[in-house]
Amino acid sequence: MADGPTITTIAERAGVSIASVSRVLNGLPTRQETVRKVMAAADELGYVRNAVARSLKSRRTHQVAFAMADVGNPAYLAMLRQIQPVLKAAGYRLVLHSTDAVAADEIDVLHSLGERYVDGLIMSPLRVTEQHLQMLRAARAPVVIIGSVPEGTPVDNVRADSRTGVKLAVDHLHALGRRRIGMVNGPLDTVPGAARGAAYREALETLGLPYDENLVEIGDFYRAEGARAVAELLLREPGVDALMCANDLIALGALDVLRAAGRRVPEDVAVVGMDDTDLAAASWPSLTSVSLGSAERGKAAAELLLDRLQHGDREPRLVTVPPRLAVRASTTGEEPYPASRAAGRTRADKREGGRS
Amino acid sequence: MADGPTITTIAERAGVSIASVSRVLNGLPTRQETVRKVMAAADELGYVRNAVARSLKSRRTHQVAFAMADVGNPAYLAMLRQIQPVLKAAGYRLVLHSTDAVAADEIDVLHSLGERYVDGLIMSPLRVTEQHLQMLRAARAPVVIIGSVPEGTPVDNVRADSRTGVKLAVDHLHALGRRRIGMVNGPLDTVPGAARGAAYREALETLGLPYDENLVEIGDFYRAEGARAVAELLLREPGVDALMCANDLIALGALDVLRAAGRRVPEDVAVVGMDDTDLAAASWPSLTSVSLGSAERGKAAAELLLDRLQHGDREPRLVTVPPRLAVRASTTGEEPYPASRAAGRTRADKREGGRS
DNA sequence: ACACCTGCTGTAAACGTTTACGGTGTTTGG
DNA sequence: CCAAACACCGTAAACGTTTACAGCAGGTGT
Repeated sequence: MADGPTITTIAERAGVSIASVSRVLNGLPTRQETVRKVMAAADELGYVRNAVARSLKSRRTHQVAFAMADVGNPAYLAMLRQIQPVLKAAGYRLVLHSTDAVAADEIDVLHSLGERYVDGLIMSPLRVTEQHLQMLRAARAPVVIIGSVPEGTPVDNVRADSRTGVKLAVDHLHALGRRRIGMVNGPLDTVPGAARGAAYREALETLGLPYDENLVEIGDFYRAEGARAVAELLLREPGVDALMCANDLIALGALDVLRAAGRRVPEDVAVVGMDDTDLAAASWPSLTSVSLGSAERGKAAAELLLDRLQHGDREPRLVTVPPRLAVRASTTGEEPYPASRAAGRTRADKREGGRS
Repeated sequence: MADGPTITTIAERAGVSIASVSRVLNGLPTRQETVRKVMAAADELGYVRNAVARSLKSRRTHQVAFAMADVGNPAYLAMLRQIQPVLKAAGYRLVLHSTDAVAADEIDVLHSLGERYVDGLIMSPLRVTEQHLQMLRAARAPVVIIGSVPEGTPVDNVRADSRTGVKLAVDHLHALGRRRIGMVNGPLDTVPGAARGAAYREALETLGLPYDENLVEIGDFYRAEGARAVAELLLREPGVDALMCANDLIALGALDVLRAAGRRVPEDVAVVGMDDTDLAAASWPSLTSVSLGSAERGKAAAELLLDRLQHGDREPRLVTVPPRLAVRASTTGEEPYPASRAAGRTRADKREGGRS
């Protein structure tokens, strides 16, 4: 692990100045003979350019950060899967931050933008405080927010439409004849929690169904929390015939509890999840889930950031990704893998998985 | 996005030299009065230290890279989930690389170590060529390899024991009375593919079962490829009563095809996967799977790297993580979520999921 | 009163690049 | 044959830090 060669080493060996070495390495016009000598010296020495020194001078690091609430959540991972290749193709490295949904950590990430070790940031905050907004306005590098941010905040913004998403799900349940539709939500002080709760209420209203507090249970966005919440809901309202869950993990928890309680899914209780993660398609029974386009949102965010890195001062843009309902067995009882599909290999199939 | 303040700006405003500013910011002994002035100036200016300049001088970037074959694979994500917090706690940022299992990309990552934008690297290569080894010997920063690497390679190494893992699974199937145990493997020129294939053969031998080529099908480590492979295997060997799959994705593909073909799992055909990913516990029916300790391996790798970053020249270490069989419905037919567990919230439960 | 130490601070060099500028040596045109 | 134009190259400054070293003021011991 001896100290590697620098352009100075090369310059000496090739008998030219460091300026010439730099020019050759950057492909600037230079005499053939010089190019040859420099290249030869660089090859012999096994030279690799020092990215740190280069960044200091050029004020570009070719790194971009992605801050997610939790590396463990499949919805964020779906974003990551799209963001990574887009950035890689453009020559950027990806720095990962996991904020564990702690506001202080998110602020910290925003603050660390000032350290200039990245050229830009994609962030998906769970809660958006006044301090967040303040730091966003003062940010020293381009930021793209995945999630909702107030009108006028000077950042690119990619949103899901969970309002329509919840409506799709509730309408679906209603169409199946369900009338006692419960909701299992995450904390109401989170952006998604608040939006999904309000959307549920609204969807019921549109259908002319009464809003019943007893049918709503608040927990957290985890599987075990979902299970706990559903257990309580069942105790309080045994008549519930459908559950709208605020994400897939909660829904999986719901399935656990319903099975343990001897309730059949979907005959007795239909269940809908949200985010349409890998887990939904793989679960038992397979889970009907509202896709909020995690993958598309990730891709859009990466593209917005790249665009902004290239054309600096552009109007901030807002991209909204439409939701889609993935209907599976937990509401209809029908298994979604017919023989024809299972045996054939499609592009979409391939994207579902990976190597090991 | 105006140019931020530097220590020079602070020095001017505080009426001291840049050296003093640096000393104060780094907590080196300084007169109280000076400390006060510098801190005040830094606060007023909203100073944030430039990480790039700092790295250039100190030759430390406080970044570590993790190169995985594919961001889409849950087994690697399980590693990522462990690596991230360990590094974060030690003050390191994580740079992600996805090599798409292309050897050239892996070499590229190794090469780019010379750019010195990271202090170390954790890598999990699918194939290990002579060129890999050569670059590992010449690496300009500490490397930890997750996967097998020849004796004597000067890097820390974390291994799974897939040999024992496969044996656990085959023994389990044998104990359940299965005698026509097939194997669906990935490419034999990959490290895991080769190891798992050999282990399968060996396990059969130990049990006194004949090795039958017709019971083995090679595909790739994807769900759709697994489905295709199993479809062919079923056609050729309708009598197969168990399938040992080289990873969970293949096993999920197997479940798809078996269901479509009207074979009951596990009554007609028992299925075992490998890696014990989230998908295994969530699948339908839930999947018995050999855990190769992805999480533990990730954690061990991160810890080895940190240790190496602190005590530079240490003997290379080898950590082997033992396998474990997670028995679920795809072999025994018994559902693994009793009511008592589903309703309670444990630390382990919480780790399974995340926020959304 | 002098040498000496102590505590603090400033000057300057260094990390490895990129790049503006000016200085060569050669070519071109009159 | 000389001036101007040109192609190429080297010198040096800059990016924002850290840190070795020297200098300076004030206090201590003799």
